[in-house]
Amino acid sequence: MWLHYGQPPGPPSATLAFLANLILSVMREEDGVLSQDLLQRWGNRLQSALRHIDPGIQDMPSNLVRVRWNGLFVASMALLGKLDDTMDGCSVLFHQDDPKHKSTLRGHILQVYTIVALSVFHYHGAAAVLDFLIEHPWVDKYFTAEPNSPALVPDIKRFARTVLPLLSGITDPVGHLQEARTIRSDRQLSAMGSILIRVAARTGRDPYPILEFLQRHKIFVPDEVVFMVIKELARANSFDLASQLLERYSPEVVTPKGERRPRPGFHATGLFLASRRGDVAAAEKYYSFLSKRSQADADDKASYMHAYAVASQASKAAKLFDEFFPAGDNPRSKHEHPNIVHYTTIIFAYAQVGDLESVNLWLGKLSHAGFRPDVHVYSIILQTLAQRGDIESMSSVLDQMRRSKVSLTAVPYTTLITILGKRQDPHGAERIYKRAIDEGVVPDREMVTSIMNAHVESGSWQGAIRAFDYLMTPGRPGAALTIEVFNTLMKAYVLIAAPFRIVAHLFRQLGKVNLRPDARTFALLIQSACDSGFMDISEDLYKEMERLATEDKQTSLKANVHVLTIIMRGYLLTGRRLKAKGVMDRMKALGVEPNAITYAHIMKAYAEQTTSEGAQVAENLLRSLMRDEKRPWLQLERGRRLALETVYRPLLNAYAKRELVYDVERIHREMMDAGGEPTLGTLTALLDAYRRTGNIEGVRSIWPEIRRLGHEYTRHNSLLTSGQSSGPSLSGLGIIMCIPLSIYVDALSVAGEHGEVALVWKMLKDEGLQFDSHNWNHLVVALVRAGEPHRAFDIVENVILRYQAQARAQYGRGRDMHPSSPLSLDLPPPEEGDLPTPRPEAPLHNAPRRAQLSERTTKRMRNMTSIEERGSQDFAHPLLMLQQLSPLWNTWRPHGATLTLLGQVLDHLRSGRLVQPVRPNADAAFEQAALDATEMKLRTEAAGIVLGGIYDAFPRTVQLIAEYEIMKRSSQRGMQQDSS
DNA sequence: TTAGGGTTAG
Repeated sequence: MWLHYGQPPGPPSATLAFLANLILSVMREEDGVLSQDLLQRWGNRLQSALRHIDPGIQDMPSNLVRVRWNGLFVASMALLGKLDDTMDGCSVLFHQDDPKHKSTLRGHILQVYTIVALSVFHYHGAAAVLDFLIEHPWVDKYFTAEPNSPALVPDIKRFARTVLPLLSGITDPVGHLQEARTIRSDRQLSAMGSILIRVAARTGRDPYPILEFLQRHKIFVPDEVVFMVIKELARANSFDLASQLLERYSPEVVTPKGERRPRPGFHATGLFLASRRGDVAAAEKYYSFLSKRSQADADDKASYMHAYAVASQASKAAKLFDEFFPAGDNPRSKHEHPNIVHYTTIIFAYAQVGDLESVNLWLGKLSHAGFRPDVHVYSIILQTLAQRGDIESMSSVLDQMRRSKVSLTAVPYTTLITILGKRQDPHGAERIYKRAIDEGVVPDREMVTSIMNAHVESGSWQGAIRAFDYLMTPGRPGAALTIEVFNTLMKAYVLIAAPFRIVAHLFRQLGKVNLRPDARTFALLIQSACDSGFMDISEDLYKEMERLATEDKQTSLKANVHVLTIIMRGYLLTGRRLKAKGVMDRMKALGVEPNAITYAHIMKAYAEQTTSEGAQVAENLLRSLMRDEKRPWLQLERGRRLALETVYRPLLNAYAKRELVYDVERIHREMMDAGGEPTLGTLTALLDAYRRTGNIEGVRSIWPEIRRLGHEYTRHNSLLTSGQSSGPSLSGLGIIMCIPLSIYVDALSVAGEHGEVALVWKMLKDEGLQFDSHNWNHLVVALVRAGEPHRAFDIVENVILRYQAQARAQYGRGRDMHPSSPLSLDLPPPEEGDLPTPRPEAPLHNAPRRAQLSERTTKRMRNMTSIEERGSQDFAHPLLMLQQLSPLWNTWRPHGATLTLLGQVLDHLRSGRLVQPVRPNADAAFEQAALDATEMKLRTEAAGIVLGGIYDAFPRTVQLIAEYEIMKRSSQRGMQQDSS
């Protein structure tokens, strides 16, 4: 008995085959954790097993048995780590590895190569595996399946699948090639480069820099490898670069005999590229070329349909499917059967246009054809539902995936992270990421970028910087500085209202890191120029973008609705309506369709005018939009319901601000009649209108609706994060719930409903709502109105100022430039004591406010010329500086109005009067009813005690009030001097 | 487990 794993089966040839398979399966099982001990053990076992087989076997006439025996002997040496012997052995084996030989024999040799590669990797690392491959040039040909040996295909694939991932350990392939250039021949460099390109493509890294290096040094790269790079670029949406590469090739080659032939792979690659960019005309051209020569295979058919899917022509894609695969087709005609990808493509096509009914229909067809929906299919469906904001259905799809044991990959997880980011729940997004990692998903760049974006969206700059630093750390899964990562960082700068100078400086660094700006980069830069009021600069930038798009053929820089909307809004904000109108004309001329957001900005500009004419213009525009039968502006990515809200809200908000309750109600009703639904935003406008007009009944009627929507919102977030609906918790709730709470508290306390304020506050606190700085400031005011000055001061001293100290401490916290995880969840929590976690700083999704802040930050930073230069290779450094300099960083502070009121309270107490609660139908907090002398005396004493208590317990707040008053007085004096 | 799905701008 020489093996624990059973008796050797029968004749030598079968025994040898058994051994090869056994060792491979052991090595694969041990996947990645091969121990030296295990390799040695199996090397020895294999040698003793080989000795047990007839020693004379090497002289046997049967080539097959002899080669098998020799091959396994080489494998045993590899297992024992004898590198030189192994390499010599491989060179001998090479002579048997000939296309003339039977595929069983060559399959066996491939198995030996696989064992050798795994062993070499273990003993000597990734670079040694690459050396093995290029020093035995016959081996690397197996990275392409030879069409003339179909029986060998499974072995070839297994070989490539096992060996290529080993090489991903070479983290800097271009550097590796650069070094190899001194010792390797061009032939070897060519092989090396081709293999490294394959590895990059397979592991999702950008293969282009490798190709670029090889071409720069005039090293031959086979067409097939270049075409692979083109496909990878197309997959990564780098269409311009992909086209440029393909354009260097002629569609034909000339054979040695002088015949002209189509260049193999050229048309299929062109088709793939055209399909990805949704260029149906080009796809049609390539496809018909292939089809006429009967060279259109299953992949080409899928590509061709994909073109129509991307172009949002779902029914055309489905029509092609029916043409390619007619129903009732003879099941035995092998080529004409659709595979799961063909079905998936049609499902994707209908998902693109939001046609869920057809998605379901084709899902049925897919199942009927005997396929089971896999993770790709589910991902497409999840993405569609995410776009429509249908969280309930997303949750049931996730359940269904769990039930059918389809495990999630980075792709559906990224969809979940993205939607939570957009819902301003970075904590939820991080929890999903963590769950993915726990389930063994390897994160990629898209997934981490999505985490970074979740932080940027909600103004959690520290979190954004941490994710960015992770992406900038070589060797971390997904780490790379690509244009999306750069854009996400740039968005942080725009949202924090960085001075244009800083954003422009960042933009100028792009070239240094070999990145090209895309339309989004320009949109952000132009946005920053607009925020800073530099409209002439933004026009220049727009012209530059257009020039690059036309002269430089960078089609990704074509003007679009985003950038034009940004410029138009820039003009509207500075009151240049004629210029704004000019931008609309430009859109029309370019055939760019304005969407709901474009129109919302126009309506906002008019509705906010103080005259009623302005509102009338806005109403007329709204009505004409709704009258339009086709309503092209309704096609917003985020779904129809949101588009309706977008165009109705400017009027709702403007009317609420002007206290026109009737008009707010009317517009709200019109929105509902048009098929819209009340949202937290629209209900908040109603609530505000009622508050401003002292309509407490109205306030009371709306509040429960707001609470219901708030709960639904967080329930949805928790459906996505935990997979099940947990109890009421508002912890994931964004700023959206904080605003109505402030309004509600204000309205209640003005109406003298102090008990109700306390009740609501406690209830929301218990439900886990993260109060923002405004909420606390409002609470202070409400406590004064409730006749509770001591408690009001307590909130400032022990909540607001403590949060302030905490925030400052956090900014001072050291930055980990190379975090091992992108998550802030993995950081130790800040010292909080008994304070609940506050909301991060208010995000700046509000352009006028941003413009204001950008002006102030610019002034503050006037004397700090070094902020950009100091960290020229560290793109996040200025952001770190800004979050401390920006007026935003001081979110946690008592507001001016709060300090003024508390100052009045102190004066009031000093004058011997108590702070009386506001009572219903009374309007002064400090009213003093007529009292007899004794009562007066008692009250004066009581006021003194309260005052003393406040001085004793809240010295910092008292001090702050004094400073604030001095500052106010001196600034008033300054203003008087200015005016005199 | 080749393919097909996601990431960044108003």
